Amino acid sequence: MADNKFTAADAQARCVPMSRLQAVIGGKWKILILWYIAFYKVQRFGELLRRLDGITQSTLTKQLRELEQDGFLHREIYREVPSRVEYSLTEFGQSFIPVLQNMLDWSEKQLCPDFVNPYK
Amino acid sequence: MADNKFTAADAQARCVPMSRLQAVIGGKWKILILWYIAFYKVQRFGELLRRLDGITQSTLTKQLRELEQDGFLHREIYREVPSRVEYSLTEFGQSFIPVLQNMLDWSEKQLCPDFVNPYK
DNA sequence: AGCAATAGTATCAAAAAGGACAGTATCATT
DNA sequence: AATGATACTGTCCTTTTTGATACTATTGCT
Repeated sequence: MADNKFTAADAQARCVPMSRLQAVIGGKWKILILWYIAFYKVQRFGELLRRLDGITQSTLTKQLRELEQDGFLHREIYREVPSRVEYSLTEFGQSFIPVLQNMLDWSEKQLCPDFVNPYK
Repeated sequence: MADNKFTAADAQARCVPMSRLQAVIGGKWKILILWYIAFYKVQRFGELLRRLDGITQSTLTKQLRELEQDGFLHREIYREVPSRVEYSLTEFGQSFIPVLQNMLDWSEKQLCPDFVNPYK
């Protein structure tokens, strides 16, 4: 970007990946869910429900299904008592971790500089 | 992330910047608008309207106002005939370019590998 | 005075997203 | 046979976001 060799047609063409990305990670809780699963590697439904302050069961289910359908998450069902379901990142989902990390770093430095994270 | 020195409390604390980021760039057209302005450095209202296929005037206005309020955009009014308004990135907005670039690269490689950009 | 082009605003409607809440399935344990 | 915990599903409702459409303001030019 900037004083570059790219043409206007290039800018136009690159909209497609940009729009698709927005469509896929634009949900209200998506990047947060991905962040937790990336951090803990494996998360159960109930764990996510407790961590995501304010989300409802049905919304969490919907967001998880979408992330699963878009290829980010793997869903493993354990038929125990009580039943257990574990969510983890697929290989594709893991390829997104550096982007996630990059976004988070920017946000902490530029967007929320006054937000002090005592654990950092 | 992964086999790290971070604690669970750290993971919890970092939600705040993650949520805030989502709130700020989550709009349906936001990253696309930022991408165009980053690419062309300066864009007029009408230029964006033509590039963003399917957006309406009123929606574009709202998204631009929000990006301006969140500090990404500078809005310069030229009182000519016909009047002209130019949008450009603020310094803060420019700090977001690498993140944008990173997102786009990932999307082109991983999300839309079959999408061929002939200008690349 | 009327027209044209840009960049809006205003109002209402539609669609999408998210939430509330009740109900279901499983099955070991008591 | 009832209980309890987890992980749902289904239905309806509210809120938020986006879109459609019409209208306004500016001002040089003819």
